[in-house]
Amino acid sequence: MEVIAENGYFNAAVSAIAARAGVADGTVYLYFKSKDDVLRTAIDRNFERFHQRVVERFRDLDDPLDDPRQQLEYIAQVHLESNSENRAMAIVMQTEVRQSAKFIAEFSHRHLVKYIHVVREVVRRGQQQGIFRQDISDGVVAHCMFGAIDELLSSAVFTGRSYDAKATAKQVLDVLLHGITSVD
Amino acid sequence: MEVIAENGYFNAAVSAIAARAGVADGTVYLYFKSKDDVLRTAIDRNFERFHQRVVERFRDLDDPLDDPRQQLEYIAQVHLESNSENRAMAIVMQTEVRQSAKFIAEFSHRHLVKYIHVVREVVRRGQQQGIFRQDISDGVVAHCMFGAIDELLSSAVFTGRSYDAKATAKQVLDVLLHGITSVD
Amino acid sequence: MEVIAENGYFNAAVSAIAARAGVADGTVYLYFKSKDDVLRTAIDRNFERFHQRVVERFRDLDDPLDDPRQQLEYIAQVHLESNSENRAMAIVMQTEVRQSAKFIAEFSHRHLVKYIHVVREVVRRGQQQGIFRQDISDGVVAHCMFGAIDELLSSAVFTGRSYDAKATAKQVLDVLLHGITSVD
Amino acid sequence: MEVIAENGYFNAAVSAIAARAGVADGTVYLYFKSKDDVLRTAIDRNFERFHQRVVERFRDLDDPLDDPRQQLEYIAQVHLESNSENRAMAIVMQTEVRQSAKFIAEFSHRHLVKYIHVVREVVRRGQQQGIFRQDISDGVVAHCMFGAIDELLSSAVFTGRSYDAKATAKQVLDVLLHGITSVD
DNA sequence: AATGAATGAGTGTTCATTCAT
DNA sequence: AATGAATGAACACTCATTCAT
Repeated sequence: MEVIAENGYFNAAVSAIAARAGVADGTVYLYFKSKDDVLRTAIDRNFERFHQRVVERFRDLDDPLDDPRQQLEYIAQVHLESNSENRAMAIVMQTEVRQSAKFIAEFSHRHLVKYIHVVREVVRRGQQQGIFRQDISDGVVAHCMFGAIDELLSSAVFTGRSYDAKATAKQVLDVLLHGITSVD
Repeated sequence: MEVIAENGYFNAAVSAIAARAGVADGTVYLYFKSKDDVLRTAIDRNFERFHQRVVERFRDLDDPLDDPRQQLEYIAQVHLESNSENRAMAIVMQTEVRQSAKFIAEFSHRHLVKYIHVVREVVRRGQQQGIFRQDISDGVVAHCMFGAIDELLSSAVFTGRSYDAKATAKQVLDVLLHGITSVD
Repeated sequence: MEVIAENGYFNAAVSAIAARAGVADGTVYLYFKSKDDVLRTAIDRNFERFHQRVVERFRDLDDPLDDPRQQLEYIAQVHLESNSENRAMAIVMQTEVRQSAKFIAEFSHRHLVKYIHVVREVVRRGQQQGIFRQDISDGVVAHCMFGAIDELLSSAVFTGRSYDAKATAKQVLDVLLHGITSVD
Repeated sequence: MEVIAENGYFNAAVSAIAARAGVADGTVYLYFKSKDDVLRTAIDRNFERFHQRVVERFRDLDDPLDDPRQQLEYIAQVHLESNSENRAMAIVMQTEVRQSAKFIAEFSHRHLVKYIHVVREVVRRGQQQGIFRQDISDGVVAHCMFGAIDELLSSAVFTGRSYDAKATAKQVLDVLLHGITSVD
């Protein structure tokens, strides 16, 4: 991921990736089917870790998180934390996922759909509980939320700025929740 | 743009671009300095058209648009319309801009910054006029808005779905404006 | 010639030659059959001017030059003067003639043969007159003389040094004439 | 070298060189940095072999060669032998070295300077020992000798003639030594 | 006569992938 | 399991030449 983050997928030579990993070129092909597969695998793992973390927190045995508002905030927070945890991976996610969404099959699109799906569920539950406005499409909300968070992350990645994931998540959700909270 | 939209920048051979344009390979280089330049030029023009359109509408002599809420809605609408107007260009914008933001210099990043800048100004004016909440960062709002809109556009581009730009803009702004409107 | 001298024949684009000449690319082809022809023509003219000058001096009506020793010295002098007269042409002669001798047909080889031929004649006449040693091949002498002069010229061209053509010619001929003058 | 000798450096395609060598195109780049490097390396080696041979003979433990006249003759002989030993290389040396002297940096010019340097030393020693005339520039003699020998070689290369290196060296040196030997 | 836009063949170089060791 | 030399397809770009104007 470091090499791809530094050069972009197409400018990252497999031999450079191998060298960075401290192995011979051929060795890469013992662990990955192709260059594509290297990227795909990393992106897959990244998305899976994200989902696992969210799901685990929601269902935490000792302290489950089931308030829809807090759930959304937690999702935003985990999303934003990815930057500080593994900068190379964050760069790759920002620069390569959309490319790959179109060209390396739709694999990463599937992941996005899954992300959106989780948020929609939360929103729908919030609507059922009367917390969120009924007159809003859960899909639109989900895309807005993902887009807003991802854009903040993107901006930070490209400018090199760092931020407090928790505080930033709070700010975004402040706007979003105000926007979708039912007034009555 | 068609060829790049179909194959991605790196998989789009210059000769394929030339063939699609109905000219010889060498002719491409009479109009563009390099393959890079082809993409850069298209992205530049696209952003410029966007800005021009927004500015022209705001300052329309017969019917200027100066209500901050309506201004944001108009920006969202123009942003969303880009998809229906030139599908190839929309795909390129979604798949290549972030790549290029990192690797083909920061040229396209500059454009994004400009977009954000316009929105921030609108938000700030809304705050001064007491329409928008004072306790929210205009930068965060701008990024949220851009991200939300762009993600909806992105989703439509990748799924091939079409939508009503005006109506969708209204929905997003409905959420956003609720979120940022001051309650008093 | 300037452009070829600066870049070498293969790196000199016809368009660059045209630009230097202040004409359009196509115009070059109204005066020359091909790029080859540009070089060939220049080299031809240069050799012809050399021969013409030598022959004219030898047969000068007012003051003919017929002493073999003085004739050789004059040839050397004219050969060496070419550098100071047209530097670009001198560079081209040094860098391109051998290339072209092999690849652009043998045209320039013909010229060299003619040069050698003239010197051989002079040497032979010197031998007949008993001025030069009989036990030496006129061909070898001719090649030695051309080679020696040309190498001095070459060295000056590559190092950018300048010299006094007349004085240098004298020095070389001093060695050569001592070497070939009959003793007794 | 065969391919370059046949076509000239600029008309020799790397793929043709690779094919002649019986390897794939890419393999060339495992052993050479660039096409330039192929030529440069060959020329370098050729010059180095020449110098090594001369130095070794001069300092031969069993039978050192230290008479200045014989030293010059030996240099001439080795120079002339290069043709019969590797015809392709001889052609390349005649056709490409001056080109490269000007354009592929001055690398081959350095080699020529070294050759001249060796001859000058020999001449100077001959002058100190009173064998050679004092009133002659060692530099001029060195250039004359190199030029004369190289021109004979060149002529043989271009006409395809072959000769006896030892005998030809003797002839040239006969002229030269007569020319520079002190009379008293 | 002069132009210069258009051509398209040609080429140096890269790099993902393989496979004998 | 690991290596890394070898492969050869692929491609961006150049430039001599043409020809309609």
